[in-house]
Amino acid sequence: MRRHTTIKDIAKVAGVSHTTVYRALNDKPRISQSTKEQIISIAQEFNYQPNVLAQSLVSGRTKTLGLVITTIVNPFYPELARGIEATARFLGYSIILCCTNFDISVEKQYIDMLRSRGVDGMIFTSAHIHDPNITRLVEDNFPLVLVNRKISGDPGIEAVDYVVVDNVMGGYLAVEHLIKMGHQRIGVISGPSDSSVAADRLVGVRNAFTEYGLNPTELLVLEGDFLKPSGYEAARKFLSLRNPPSAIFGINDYMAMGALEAILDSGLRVSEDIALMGFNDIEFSSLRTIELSTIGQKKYEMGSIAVHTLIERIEGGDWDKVTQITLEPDLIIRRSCGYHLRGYTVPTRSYSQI
Amino acid sequence: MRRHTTIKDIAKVAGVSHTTVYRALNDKPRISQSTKEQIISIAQEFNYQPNVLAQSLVSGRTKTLGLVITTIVNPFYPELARGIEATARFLGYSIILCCTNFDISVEKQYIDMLRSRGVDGMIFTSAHIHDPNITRLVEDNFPLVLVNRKISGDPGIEAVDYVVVDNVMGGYLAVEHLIKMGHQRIGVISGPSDSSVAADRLVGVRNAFTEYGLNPTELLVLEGDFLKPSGYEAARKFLSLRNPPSAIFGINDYMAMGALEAILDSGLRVSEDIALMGFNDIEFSSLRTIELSTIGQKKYEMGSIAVHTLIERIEGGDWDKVTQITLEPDLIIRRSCGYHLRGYTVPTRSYSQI
DNA sequence: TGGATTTGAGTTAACGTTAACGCAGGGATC
DNA sequence: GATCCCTGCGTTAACGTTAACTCAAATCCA
Repeated sequence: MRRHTTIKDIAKVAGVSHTTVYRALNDKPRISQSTKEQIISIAQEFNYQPNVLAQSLVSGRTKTLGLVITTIVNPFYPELARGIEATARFLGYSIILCCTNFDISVEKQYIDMLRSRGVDGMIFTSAHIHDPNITRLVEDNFPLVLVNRKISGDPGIEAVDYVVVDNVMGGYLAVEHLIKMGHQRIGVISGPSDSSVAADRLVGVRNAFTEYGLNPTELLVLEGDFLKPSGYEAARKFLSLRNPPSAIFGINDYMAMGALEAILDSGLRVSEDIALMGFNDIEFSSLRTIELSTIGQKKYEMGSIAVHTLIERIEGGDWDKVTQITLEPDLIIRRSCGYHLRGYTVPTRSYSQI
Repeated sequence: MRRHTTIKDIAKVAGVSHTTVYRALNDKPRISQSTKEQIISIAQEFNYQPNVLAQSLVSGRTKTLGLVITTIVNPFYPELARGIEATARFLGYSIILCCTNFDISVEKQYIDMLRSRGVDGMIFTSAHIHDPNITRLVEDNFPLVLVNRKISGDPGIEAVDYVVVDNVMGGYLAVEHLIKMGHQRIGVISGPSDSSVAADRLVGVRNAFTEYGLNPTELLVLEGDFLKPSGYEAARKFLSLRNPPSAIFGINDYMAMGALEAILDSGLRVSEDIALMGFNDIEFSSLRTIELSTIGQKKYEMGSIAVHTLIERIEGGDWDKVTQITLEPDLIIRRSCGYHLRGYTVPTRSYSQI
């Protein structure tokens, strides 16, 4: 089954050479209108579809991109992937999905696979700052774009394309809001120490503390892994302190959800007893029963820009052009930080805006 | 950049023919141990990776599968995709992600693309019962597996492999629970009429009504589209009736989340004023602030089984073997249906089980 | 009307891998 | 010592498309 009809099959039927068929089907010159029409009608009859593999072998291009993420269960990624997938499709590219599960050897395995398959470029999302796999790709001048992460340390690595949100500003905005809501002792659930996202957001956190003249010892930091259970664990630890923080900032919403669970499990109320802040504005943060204050970023656009950037590098030919884009984060105020308790009404959004 | 070293490059360096290199690198006989070792060491030095495109052109196999879903933002799909992606990787296959956005012409476009790329098989998830695109694939004997959907109507279509949860039973269990909680007037937020998932779940709903001797006119059904906003809209309509239902069954959790919003927006309390039931047990349904009763299904396993089934068909050679697997759903009781209000304690699960 | 150009094809090779086949030399067999 | 087979390679073609090159016939222009 399923042996596709080829250009040569059509050639045989039409009684011409395969090159003539090629010319007919690809609008090339040097063919008469009549044979062209005849060949096209035969091709339609046989429902001819060109074999992309063979095309790729000749052209050296596969019109395929690798999307390397940690795990699709972190709701941030599906929202990002939407923009990536839709834009890639629009531009005629396919996406191969690769989930590393935070395992750098799986990442290596995936990169080898993607290179073997001849993908034209790769999209990497947040993980380690120093990533030998990526360093290697950069050395080889392989087209790639980083989304929501930066890397550093290795020579030449500064010239890598990326699209990020301003995480420093995001961290700053988040904690500034907490401070304005009256919190001076803040527990931060951060990410792994080798994550650029976590590092940047923490810098913003510290900036806010400094700027508002607060005591740095009132800043508590625990490391999570960006997943919900680690948010739960960290919040549990914060709450079991003799002097627990009055606010918790989960460096992403997913961990903040875990923290939310922990807070409720401890018999406390969010916003009345303890403020909670997240980062990313995943869809569920806006639910009425959650109302998590957070830092919003344009995930769909981020994905879309990343794909445009990557394809520009692949097709554009301008080898030296470096595209590094930093988007602005938004402070999104919901009830979890007690804004409404202070007599203000939380700016509600209509459902259609969600 | 990035012109891979080929078998011929290595042959030139080693001073042998490319066939000899091939034999060395693929553990073929008819080669001496010494030349073999020499060639392998050269290959390692040059970091040789075989060109999968060329291999595929010869073998007719790409070790690639297409995953066709409606939209990755419905949280059901990431949870399913996890199992698919992990299993595919384990078995040496790659996944091309295709989101149709419920548009059958986009689906067609994607199918053509996948066939052009020579994918070895496709995985389709829930959409229409009658899908000409799929009928066509079945006619062509193209390896495919349906996840969480059935199709019918067209000859030969009964022999398609699928993996589903028993949606009839799931619908039954959901409504049976509502009935046991004392609800006799139930609003169902269903899916599009051409969705097999929605149809089956509705059958289960009706079965439960009949079996418990309830009046069918007390069963209200509105059509949603499986997405959250449509759940909101439908619930709004239910609540604005002169005689609103005392329970709402969202045929998937995502729409139930929308219904939850609508209920709260109407100033009502879930479980005290109106019961709410979902289907799928997406991760967020278990959050303490949501506690949505729902029908659970093993999504990861479903994805994993689907991939195994598909690859068995591709590689197994047993062309006539039809694999149709129906998994059992679980009733998951949480607070949204008022179980706890009746003096029972809701069976809580420890955090690690979530 | 004869030479130059254009038109409408066909032939051939290339992309990188796989695989069928060929072939010389050497050891075993009778 | 002739036959046979095995070992260790090389040669060649194939997968389906693209593209450079060739070439005869038709057309054009002076």
